[in-house]
Amino acid sequence: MSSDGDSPVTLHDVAREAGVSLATASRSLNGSARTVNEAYKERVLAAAALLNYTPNLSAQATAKGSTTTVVLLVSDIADPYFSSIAAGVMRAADDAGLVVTIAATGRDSGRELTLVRAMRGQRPRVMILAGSRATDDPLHDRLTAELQAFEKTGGRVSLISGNDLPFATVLLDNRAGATRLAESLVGLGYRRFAALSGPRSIGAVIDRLTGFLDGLARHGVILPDERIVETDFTRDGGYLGMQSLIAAGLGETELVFAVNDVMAVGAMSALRDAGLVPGVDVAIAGYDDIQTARDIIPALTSVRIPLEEVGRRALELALGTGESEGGSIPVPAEVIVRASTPHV
Amino acid sequence: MSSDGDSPVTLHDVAREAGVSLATASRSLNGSARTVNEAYKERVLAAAALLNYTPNLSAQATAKGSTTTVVLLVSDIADPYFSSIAAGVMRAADDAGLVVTIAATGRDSGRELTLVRAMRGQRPRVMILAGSRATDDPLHDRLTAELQAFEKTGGRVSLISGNDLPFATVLLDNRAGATRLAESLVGLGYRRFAALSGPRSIGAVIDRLTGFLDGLARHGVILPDERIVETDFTRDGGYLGMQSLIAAGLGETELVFAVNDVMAVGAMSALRDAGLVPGVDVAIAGYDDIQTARDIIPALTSVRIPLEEVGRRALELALGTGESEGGSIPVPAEVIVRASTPHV
DNA sequence: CTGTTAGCGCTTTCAA
DNA sequence: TTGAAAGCGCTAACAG
Repeated sequence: MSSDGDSPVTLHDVAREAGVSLATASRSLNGSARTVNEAYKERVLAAAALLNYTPNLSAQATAKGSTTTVVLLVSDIADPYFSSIAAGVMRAADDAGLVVTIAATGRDSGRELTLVRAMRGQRPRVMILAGSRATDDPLHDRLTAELQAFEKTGGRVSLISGNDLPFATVLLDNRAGATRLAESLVGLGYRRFAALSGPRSIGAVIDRLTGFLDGLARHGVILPDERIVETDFTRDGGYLGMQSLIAAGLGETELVFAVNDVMAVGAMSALRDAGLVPGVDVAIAGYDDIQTARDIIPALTSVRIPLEEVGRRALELALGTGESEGGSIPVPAEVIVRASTPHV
Repeated sequence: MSSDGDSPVTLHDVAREAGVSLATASRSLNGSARTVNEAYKERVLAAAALLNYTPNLSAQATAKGSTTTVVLLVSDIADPYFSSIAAGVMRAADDAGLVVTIAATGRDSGRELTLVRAMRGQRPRVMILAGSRATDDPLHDRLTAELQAFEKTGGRVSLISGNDLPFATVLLDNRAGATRLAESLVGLGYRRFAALSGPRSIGAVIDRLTGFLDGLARHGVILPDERIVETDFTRDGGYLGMQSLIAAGLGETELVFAVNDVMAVGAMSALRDAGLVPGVDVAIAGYDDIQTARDIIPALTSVRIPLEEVGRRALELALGTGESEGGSIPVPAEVIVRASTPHV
């Protein structure tokens, strides 16, 4: 452990090795406005390579007053919805020479607020919040204030969800998507529905649910409130929700709409565990079109959101790259009918 | 945009507001060794709250010479294997008051090396590399050197995979796990196998493959080389690999072992698309036991790795927390037999 | 084009 | 205990 105490190579070391001033070394290694004599520059580069120098990003940040960091807040990175978005953000960040810090809120708005504050300490260039929240959340105003303060000091914020907060957002039109899904299902002949809802405090849940009800209503179909089970917005939530639906008696129910795919997947498992066959005894539809929707049997009818693209756009929107008009950019939702909702 | 130019509140502002010196403000806000008069401390805290102060982490880092950052390198964050590991790392980091920066290598060792270098600039406390690599990779030595240089300057490295590099590692015993899987399958009555392999340059692939062959060999079962298809280590790789297996003629093949679950999932889809029923016409087994393995039909026989725990341990190992002896900690692999490999 | 010299925001000696 | 002052590694005026 005696070799443990070395300190990293500094720019100063490089300058000394190259026999130039600190300033020249700095200018040679970064794309400074000032140009540097080729011979010097090469010597600096050689010295840097020799010493295996890596610029201290923190020091650069304090000196420049700006970082190269993007903060991404997700509910849960293990959820395929968020990990796909994260992949898109990371790819775009990479293209822009930025580095991504990710933290998980666990869908807790208190934690989300805490994280936003903590992450502000990084003075990131951009802060992206994925996952919608409740407009009536008691912390709503404080979160807004925090984010506004961040913007006031030069940071950029972008959201992925409904436009529940006054910031640039990649707008997922959950409501319209769900409406179209409902209409497609009615078109397939379905009339008797039930729904597996997540917590109503989540904006996306409300939008998908009301959108779905709207779509049914347009065709005179009613989904009574007691056929809507509110449960966790997760795979296990879907499983448990379906169990309670089964326990209460599926009755005439022809199709169960789960407000997201992971819930739908859980619901299918619950059906099977109860001896029922999804797509045969009861049809299932979800939302998001995660990869698994295509791989399970029966393949899941869903509404496609181009998740990775959404992530990329969220960063571009914040950066002002891409064709963003500055406000919010809508992302189309596409209904994909698969075997889980056969024609009746 | 005129309100855009404000600069963040600094410690200096807080000190002035509280009417104390910079030093006192600093000491009040952080757990400094020196103690501070209660009255002063309160005034500082109040001022900080009033001004909504957040310490500049970069500045803190340059001053202290150490950060609060953990870097995690994964192949692909959208892959459930890695996103689950990431979830574990993030949780553990949160507990330790650390922040996680994630980057994706895309399984490209050149990119991995570049990223390690770039990330070194952050002077992270810990660098975690998930996903194994080839021992014979031409960049192997340079990666090792880079990582060693990082450790020499006080950073900690931990790996998740086989122990292909001389650093602390959370050791996934892929070989033993695959051997046990093979033996279980032979125990179920299977004799004629084929395999879907990822690129042999990936350590985990080799280990799983050779382990599997070993397990078969112990029972006198041979898996001829021409029944091993090398393809991408992804869902689509599995799909294509299975297609070529089908094209070449499945013949007597009773069971196809895919070296990871996402490949197995792709393989199942390929089977179905070819009019065959997985688990009936051909049995399938995978490795990793991702969530989807439990949700697909037939449920996938696999080898369980406690991914989230693995992520948590990787950080603890690097931090010296937990019961790590310092070297590497083995994580048990558990064979889970499910419907995709019925008794024959 | 180069080097000197102030900073950046924060921590941490060092005297008082 | 407190404050003044000297850094941390780097950048960006500012003279030369």
